[in-house]
Amino acid sequence: MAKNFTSRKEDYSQWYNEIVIKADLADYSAVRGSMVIKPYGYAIWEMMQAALDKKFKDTGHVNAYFPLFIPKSFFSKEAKHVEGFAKECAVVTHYRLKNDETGVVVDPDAKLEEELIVRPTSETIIWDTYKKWVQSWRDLPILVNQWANVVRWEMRTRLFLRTSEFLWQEGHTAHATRLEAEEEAKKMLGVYTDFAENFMAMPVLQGIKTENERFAGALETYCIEALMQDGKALQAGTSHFLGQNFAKAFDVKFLSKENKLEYVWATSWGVSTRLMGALIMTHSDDSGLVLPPKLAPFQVVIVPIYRKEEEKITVIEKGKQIKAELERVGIRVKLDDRDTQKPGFKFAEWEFKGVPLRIAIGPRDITNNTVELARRDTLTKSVTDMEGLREQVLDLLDEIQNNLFAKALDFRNTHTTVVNSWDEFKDVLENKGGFIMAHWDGTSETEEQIKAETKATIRSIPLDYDNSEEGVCVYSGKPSKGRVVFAKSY
RNA sequence: CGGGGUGUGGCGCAGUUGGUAGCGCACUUGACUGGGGGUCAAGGGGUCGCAAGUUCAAGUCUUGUCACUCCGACCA
Repeated sequence: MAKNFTSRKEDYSQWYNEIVIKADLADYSAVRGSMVIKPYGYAIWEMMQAALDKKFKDTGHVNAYFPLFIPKSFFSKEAKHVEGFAKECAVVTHYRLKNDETGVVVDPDAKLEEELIVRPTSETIIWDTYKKWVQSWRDLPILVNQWANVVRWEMRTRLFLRTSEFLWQEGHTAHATRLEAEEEAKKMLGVYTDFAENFMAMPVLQGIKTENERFAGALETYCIEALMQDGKALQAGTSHFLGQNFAKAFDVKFLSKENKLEYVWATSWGVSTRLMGALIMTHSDDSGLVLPPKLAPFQVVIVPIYRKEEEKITVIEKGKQIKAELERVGIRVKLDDRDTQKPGFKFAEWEFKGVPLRIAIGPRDITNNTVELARRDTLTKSVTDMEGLREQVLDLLDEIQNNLFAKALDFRNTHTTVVNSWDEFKDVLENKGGFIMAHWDGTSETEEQIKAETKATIRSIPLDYDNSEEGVCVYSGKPSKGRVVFAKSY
């Protein structure tokens, strides 16, 4: 058990914060609501980026980069969009400082003609650009992704889950037809789902947002929702079908094959460093971080154990051999040959940092031609023969990946409850948490009242929404065409 | 923006009715150690968030101010 570490049961929020800080993922910075992502945390983000980026490219997308600053006037072009983001924008008003008696001050003479908004998302600047790129149906589709930082001036921030500045990717696509855009939005939701489940080992529920929860400016918001260990839902990714809203706002038209002038159809989709929070809260335990092998910067850590100098030489030599052998098949290995820390310390440290597999080698192992293998997910150890180690490691990494997913899926299944009455709804929400499948009358009023009374929101209307099962709304008693997913959320 | 909490060596904290700052971890050096966060010894490091005020004397009292954090409202 980790020293000086709060358990999930004691205080889930504190447990989360401590993991982030003590596992060296990130730290608070001098700037309110902004964090420093430390090398180990950034390495995990880079693993995520690499996997996602490959998926984007495999589905025909290319990367580009658009400006951080957006002219203020751009925001007023799409009414819903400005409404959604106006309250959380950082605004640049001046471009110069100067010295006076009190020190450095903003130079009042350096006021910008038009204020610049630090992007909270890039639809506006990108659609202003697409106007120049699109004339003909032959210019479509545009399938562009951007890796960037964005700023949303949130009231309350939490490491990774909600910071004022965060890293993300935002895909912005332009299409000739409605159908093609809708399919793109769904396709990218599929990409996110695949990534969440097969890389993060995090089961997600695919769905559609209700009007209340929809992205500002979208006709339809598709989302994946994950369930955290404290029973709260976390929106892990969104993909928006934007219709022609932005094309109309920025006047992006093209001549179709039929020689007709038409507005372009759009999508946008994104996931952020929030996924780091999701990853932590899905798998980690009271001994610290637990990483799925596919995203672990180090999949295997080798800890040499020795007393005398001769032992050190043989043991580290063996460690290097094993490392090289594992790396030959693409396994990411760290040989922790630091002479400044004791083995016990290293065990504890790597365990806390979530490395999936640990190999310990000491003089005993050299004699017996064995190693000690320890699994992070089950915290079990076994002594195993050096022969066939590589295959065993490969198998174990797979097994750990699968086991983490299975565990998370099992948790979600046991924390998904079908409820049929209002009392039951409140009881489950209060005492059990998790996803609640309940009938809803389809109105925003009901949704808002439920939120006001219980803090639960409709996470999504499931994509596999079963509209054959009719019933009555759990709150209003009015007719309902199917069950939707309620939960308290991050 | 409302409500709570906290600001004292790098980190976590203590500091009584005001009397000039201490503990644990970390750090440095050395020895012994080394299969789950070692032991012993000797060291280094703080104008107590900031600013005024009361006082012979302020970490401590008063006023103001700033920052961070937690719980809400808002959001990915």
